[in-house]
Amino acid sequence: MHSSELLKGTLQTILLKLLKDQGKMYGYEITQRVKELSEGRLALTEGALYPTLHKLEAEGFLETEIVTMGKRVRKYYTLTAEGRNTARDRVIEFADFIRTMSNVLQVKLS
Amino acid sequence: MHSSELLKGTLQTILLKLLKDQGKMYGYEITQRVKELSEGRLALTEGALYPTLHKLEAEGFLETEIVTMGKRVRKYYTLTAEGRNTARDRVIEFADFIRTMSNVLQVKLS
DNA sequence: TTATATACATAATTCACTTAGGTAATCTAT
DNA sequence: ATAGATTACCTAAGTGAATTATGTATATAA
Repeated sequence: MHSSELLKGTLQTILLKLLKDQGKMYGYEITQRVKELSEGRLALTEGALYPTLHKLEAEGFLETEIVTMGKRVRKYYTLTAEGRNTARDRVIEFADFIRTMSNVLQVKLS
Repeated sequence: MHSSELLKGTLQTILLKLLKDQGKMYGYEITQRVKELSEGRLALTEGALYPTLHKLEAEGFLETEIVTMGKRVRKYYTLTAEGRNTARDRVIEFADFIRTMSNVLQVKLS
């Protein structure tokens, strides 16, 4: 498991990019997808995930749709047009950051 | 200039790795070196730098030596043996983190 | 039937950082 | 000469994104 200190600041980027690729996801599904893609190395805590989703929605990057399966409730999130642009920008910003860190640490990363 | 949110958690790694490469540095010198290596994209704030240096020293990763040039005072930092090991570990940890993020975001980074 | 997994949520706390402030010596341009 | 920029250290108050802890409820597998 990765030091969560490094993870800080990357959560919004992860959420936006996953939704951009998948189109439509609900919270719990996101936690599972991250676990899968990271091969168990990243675990999103719910206490971070849900408030961040609500914040991205409040900022106009996400839209929600409640889907009821029997008595089970799922809240699906999709990107707005603005959200799609932000997703693209955040991934570019992260890649830039890695390039800079690579220079500062003077190591080849990935 | 990079979003400082992403920088969080990387400060200790930067300091340890710079000291490992340079052998001996003082605080202000570190700020300048980071600015140089990052081509102006990262700026360490003193409010973050000095407390972090003090913390790393308190944890036994750094040793200090006060050097007086006339009336000017410089505080040089060097890595302890433990600090050298930690520097190596932190860089590896960061590289691992980047690999994981690359998988999660499904992009090639750097 | 009990534990595990699914599925949402929020409140209290933590802590690395930013912002803002302070002191003092040295250099540079007018 | 001296004003402003740079060098060089430091700490305290505040911020905010995370963790930790807790709560509710349904569905499923042992």
